[in-house]
Amino acid sequence: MKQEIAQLIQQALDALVAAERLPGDISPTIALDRTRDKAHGDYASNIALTLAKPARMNPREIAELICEALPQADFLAKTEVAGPGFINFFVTHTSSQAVVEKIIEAGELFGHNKDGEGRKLQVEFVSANPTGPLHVGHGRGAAVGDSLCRLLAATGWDVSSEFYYNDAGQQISNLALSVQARCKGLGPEDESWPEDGYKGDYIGEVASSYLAGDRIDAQDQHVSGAADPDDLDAIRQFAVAYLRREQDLDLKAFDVHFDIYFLESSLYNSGEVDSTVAALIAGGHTYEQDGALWLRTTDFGDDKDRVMRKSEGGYTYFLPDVAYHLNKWNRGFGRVINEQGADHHSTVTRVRAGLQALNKAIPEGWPDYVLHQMVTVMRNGEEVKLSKRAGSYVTLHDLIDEVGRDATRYFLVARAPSSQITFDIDLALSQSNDNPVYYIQYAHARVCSMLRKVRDEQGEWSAQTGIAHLGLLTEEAEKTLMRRLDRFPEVVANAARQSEPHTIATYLRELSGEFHTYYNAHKMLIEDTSLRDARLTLSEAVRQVIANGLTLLGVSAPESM
RNA sequence: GCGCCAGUAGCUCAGCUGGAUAGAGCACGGCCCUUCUAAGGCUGCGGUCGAGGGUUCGAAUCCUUCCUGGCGCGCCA
Repeated sequence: MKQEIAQLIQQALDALVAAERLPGDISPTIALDRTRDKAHGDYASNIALTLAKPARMNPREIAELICEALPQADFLAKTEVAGPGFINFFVTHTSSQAVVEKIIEAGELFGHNKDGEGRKLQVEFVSANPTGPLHVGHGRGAAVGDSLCRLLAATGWDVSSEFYYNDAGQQISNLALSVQARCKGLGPEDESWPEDGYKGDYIGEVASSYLAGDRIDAQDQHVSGAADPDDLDAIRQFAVAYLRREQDLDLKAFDVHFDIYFLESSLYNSGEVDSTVAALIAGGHTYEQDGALWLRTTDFGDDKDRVMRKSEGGYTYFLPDVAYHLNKWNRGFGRVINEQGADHHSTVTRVRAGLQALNKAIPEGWPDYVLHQMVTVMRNGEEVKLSKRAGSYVTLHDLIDEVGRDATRYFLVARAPSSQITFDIDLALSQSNDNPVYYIQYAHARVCSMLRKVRDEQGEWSAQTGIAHLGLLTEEAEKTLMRRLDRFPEVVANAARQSEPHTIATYLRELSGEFHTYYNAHKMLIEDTSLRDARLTLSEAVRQVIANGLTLLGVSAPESM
């Protein structure tokens, strides 16, 4: 529709230039927008405003000319010049109803597109090290990352989700030492408790499970406890598997799935870390100083150079990071999105710099990053800081337990990742219209409830039934709904392109609000079956779009509540 | 000090990448409501878009300076 109108404008312009009523040296790009205010019609163009200067003419005058020169089109009810020189386009009623039929036909595929053209894309998210339970911040990463995967898959990309973790570094040693200390009956209050040890109660749980010789089956790890408190290596392997399994369970409860779990240690085992160092040295981007090996990241926009091999011989974290991303590139992911907490933003420049130094074929801005800001959790108007079990932060598990998966996912994905958010437990728990999750799900359930009623009364009822009668839907509230429904594909396309899943949540909130208003103002199950069927078909279209949107967010669409 | 993110109604946040009078929910005021199961519905009040300057026909949106808040500035990850 948008393209067709843009074409009409182009034809009008060509005709005007040919008739020398407009100068020939103008080369406008046609901007056509959805209107914000329905008094301005369905679409509006600012073309006359942008032409005013180059054509040295009054914008309203140009708009009038274009309006007159527009070819006839059966989908346009009228056009008008408004304000400083906007051209407003009003689509015919028949034409705006078409979206309902389209939704009924496309079903759960409505809103999907082929933007990605089947290209390979990877989303890496969560990537928590197995040193403790997942906390709210990881939850936000999981909600945003998983929703991104869903959005991108729905828009034609061949998506692979990946979880990367360090299973061998300093922090894992601290973990192993902490568990070992617990095995020997020590607690964090003891003097001989390891420096930088992990203090949460869960360390004790890992220790007793290890001593009991339990078998641990994580997604990518299978280990049995050796029960020997002196075997630090066995403890390390066991603890990693144990905590990985815990994280698996949390992610499963959150309905988040990963295609690949990638271990940092594999980069060492495969020799990729060494070959990356060798390539960087060979490329002339390194130098030795103070016994360490430095990468000249300042050549690629960093504010200072970075150590890649410490004077004691070990590598800093950032080197395997570069090797890891080279590995991603070599796997053929032309587009990679890394979803992580904003506290890691400094790695962005570093990783890209390392990649630039390695391979000029890699685009400068590769990979993409989506960085989410902090989450604070509130209960009874007060900030919740502690999780007894984890010893410091609120765990994802606590939240899912308390407010449920749907509310947790919704609240964590409903705001722009770049803004800090407050997670209000009381609001998430509330079963009233104050709670947007409830409000949206309720709209969905409401339609299901009506349809159930009709089917109970007369047996079969299909949404096809009302399509022939859509012309009866002339109420303002009905037009408002159809306008909103028509926008869904653009909202999805935009959310995927800009990596902004929260716009789906905003859209659903608006659609649901408009539906509730409609439902409250107009009887649906009425005597006049033609009008009834038309309204039910529109309602079914609303339901379908809500379901599709909620699916993109990883939130369920219940048929009754 | 440097870098990243943010600052929009009393509160929590949107704002379709530069458009027309800045939006929603909560809170607050008023009026309805006992229903197609719905813990409600309608309506009103409320804003110098952190501040100044600039670009533009047109700025919450782009540039710039400052202010405030968060995060990060290790041979930690």
